[in-house]
Amino acid sequence: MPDRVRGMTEPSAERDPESVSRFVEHFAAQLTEAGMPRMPSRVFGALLASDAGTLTSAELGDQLKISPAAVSGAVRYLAQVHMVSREREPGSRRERYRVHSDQWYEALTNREAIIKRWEDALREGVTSLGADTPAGRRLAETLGFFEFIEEELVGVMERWRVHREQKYPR
Amino acid sequence: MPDRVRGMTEPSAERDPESVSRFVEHFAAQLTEAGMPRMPSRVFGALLASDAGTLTSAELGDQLKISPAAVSGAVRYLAQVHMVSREREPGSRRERYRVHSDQWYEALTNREAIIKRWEDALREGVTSLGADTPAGRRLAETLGFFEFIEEELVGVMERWRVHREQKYPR
DNA sequence: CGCTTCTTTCAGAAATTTGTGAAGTTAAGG
DNA sequence: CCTTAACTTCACAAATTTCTGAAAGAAGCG
Repeated sequence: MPDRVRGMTEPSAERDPESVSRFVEHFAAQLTEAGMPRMPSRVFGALLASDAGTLTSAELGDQLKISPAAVSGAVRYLAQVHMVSREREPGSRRERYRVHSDQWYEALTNREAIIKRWEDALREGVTSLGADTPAGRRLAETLGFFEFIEEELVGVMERWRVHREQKYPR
Repeated sequence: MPDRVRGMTEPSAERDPESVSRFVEHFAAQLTEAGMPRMPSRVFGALLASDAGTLTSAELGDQLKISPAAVSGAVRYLAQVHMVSREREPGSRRERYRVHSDQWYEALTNREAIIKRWEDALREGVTSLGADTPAGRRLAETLGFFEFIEEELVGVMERWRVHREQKYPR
C-alpha cells in the first residue's frame, strides 16, 4: 500500500462517505418528489456521485443498504428510461452500471414517448368532441403547444451541445 | 324542449357523455403515468374537456363519480401547481374551478421551483465532493445543463406566445 | 461439465397512498 | 342571528406500491 497523499491541494484522495451519502439522499429526494420511484432515485444519485461514473450491483447495495433484489429492480427501471446503461465487467460475472453524464439528461428531454402519447390522447379528444366546439378548440391549442415545444427542443439541445463543447470539453 | 338538430354539419348540439368520459379517462391516464396523482389527473381532464372551461364541485363529483372530499383534495392539488384556479360563483356558495387554457401549460414549464431545488442539490454536491474531482465535474456539468435549459425556456415561451397569437387568436 | 459467484424472479410482508364517510367550518340569505 | 348549502378536514378502511428473503437462473472458471 502506497502512502496516502493528504495535502489540501491534492484533489480528494479519499471521499467522505458521510458527505457523499448526504448528497445522494438529498438529490434522490428531489427526483422522488418529481415522480421517480424511491430506489431508482437513490441508485441514480449514487451513480452520479461516483468518481468513475460506474458502480457494481454489490457496491450499490452496500452503499445504500438495500437488497440485491432492490438494486436489480431499480436498475431495470433506470435502464428502461435510458438514464443508465449496463455493462459486463470483463473477466467477471459482475455487472456494472454506468451513468453517461451526457446521455442521461438527454434522456430527460427525450420524454418523447410520453409527449407522443399526450398528443395522441389530445388528438382523439379534438376529434371526438368536435374541432369546432369550445372544448375541442382548447384541446387543439394544447396539442399545438406540445407540438411546438417538441420542435423547439431540438434546437435547444443543439445549442446546448455547442455550449457544452466549449464549457466542459472532454 | 326544442327539436334536436341532428345534421352532421351541425357542430355537436349535445356532447356524448360517453365520448367525453373516454377522453377524460384516457388523458388522465397519461397524466398519471407522468407522475400526477389519480384524482387530480381526472379532475383536470374533465375541466379540459368542458366547453366553458369551468365546472363546479358538484358537477365534477357527479361526472367522475367521486366524493366531495376527493374533489376537494384534487382541486387543492391542482391549484397549488397553478393548473386550475378557483372562483366563487356570484350569488351562490358554489365554487367553480377553471382551467385557463394558456395558464396551465405555462405552469408545466414553470416547474421552476423543482428545477431550482435540483440545482441547489447539485451545487451542494459539487462543493462537498470537490469541484476538481471527477464526480464533482459531472455534477457541475449537470448543473450547467439545468441552468442552460432554464434560460432557453424563456425564449421558447416567448416564441410560443407569438406563434400562438396568430394561430389561435382570441 | 460441475462449481461457484452473481443476478433475476417471485411471493408475500410492510409501508405508503388514496378515497370515503362523517363531523366541522364558513358564509349566503332569510 | 339562525338556517342551510357548500366546501374542507380528519380518521380510518381499502387498495396499491415497495422492498425483502428465498429460490431459481445465467455465466465464468477450473
